[in-house]
Amino acid sequence: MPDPSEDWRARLRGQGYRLTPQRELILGAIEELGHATPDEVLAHVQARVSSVNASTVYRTLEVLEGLGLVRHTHLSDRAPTYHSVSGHEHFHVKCRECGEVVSLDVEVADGLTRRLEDDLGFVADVGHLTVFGRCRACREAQSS
Amino acid sequence: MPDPSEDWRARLRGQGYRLTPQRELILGAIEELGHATPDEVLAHVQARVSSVNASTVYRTLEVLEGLGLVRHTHLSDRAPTYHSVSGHEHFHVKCRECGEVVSLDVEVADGLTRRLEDDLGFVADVGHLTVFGRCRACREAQSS
DNA sequence: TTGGTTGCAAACTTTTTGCAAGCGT
DNA sequence: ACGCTTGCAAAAAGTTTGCAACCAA
Repeated sequence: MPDPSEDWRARLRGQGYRLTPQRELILGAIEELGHATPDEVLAHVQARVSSVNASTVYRTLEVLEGLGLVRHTHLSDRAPTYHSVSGHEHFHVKCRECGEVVSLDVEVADGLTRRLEDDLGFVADVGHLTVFGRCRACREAQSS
Repeated sequence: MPDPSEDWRARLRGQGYRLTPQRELILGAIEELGHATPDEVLAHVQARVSSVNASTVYRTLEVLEGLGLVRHTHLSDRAPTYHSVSGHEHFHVKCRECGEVVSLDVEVADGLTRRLEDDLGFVADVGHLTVFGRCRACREAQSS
């Protein structure tokens, strides 16, 4: 069986891309941070290698997402949030009040997924989804 | 029964806000356009009244959304898209390939909504949701 | 008259782009 | 060597803010 940590390097090159220190650092940052905006990725990378540039982060995240190594969703109205895909595919649920973010297995959205496919023939990209709302704790806090 | 077109003006004033031509024009633009970014709203309004400013559009959309007269979602990675709430509450489904956007009644998402509430006690704001994916037409076009 | 609103201009945040130098293969 | 990548700087895109004049109530 192939070493998963080697696999992506091979795929990168297989697509005609080159393996550079920047790309390793940026992918590593996403993996270490869990969820991070391009800005946060840049800061994390620059903490070790200060010469890395912001435009490289944007260009690299695009490449990594194209390879399916990372994904992004929108946890705020501002910058997108990138996250690793090495774990199980998941989507997000975020409370507007306390800001808490929960990651859920895509199967939790099966009800919606199936309905969209049955009714419209539409195949949803659940991994990109973020559902906003109010969490239990915040609702109970208000009702008291 | 109250005239719905008068209702919002009353509510606006009820909250201490003032009824201005700009606010009427901007709400009207959203209603006429269906879905529109702040930029598109500005262009639509300026076609009639060229003096209206972009910052007024941003400030007004915020007020109108606070009153529940309009809502916004993210149909692109760029500017938010505003839409009227005068019709039924709905969410969006967008095909990444052809760009088509379909509005669906929030009940279509009941499967997900219920699951989030039952499992997490989380009440989803379905009206803010946009689900990305691939529509039937684009999938069939590729499979041939 | 009062104070919420607006237009304007400048500042800001986030992302994109052109380009020459640099480096992976 | 070839040409994909990077850093840099400038531009672009979208939004926010301070402020004096303005106007709805």
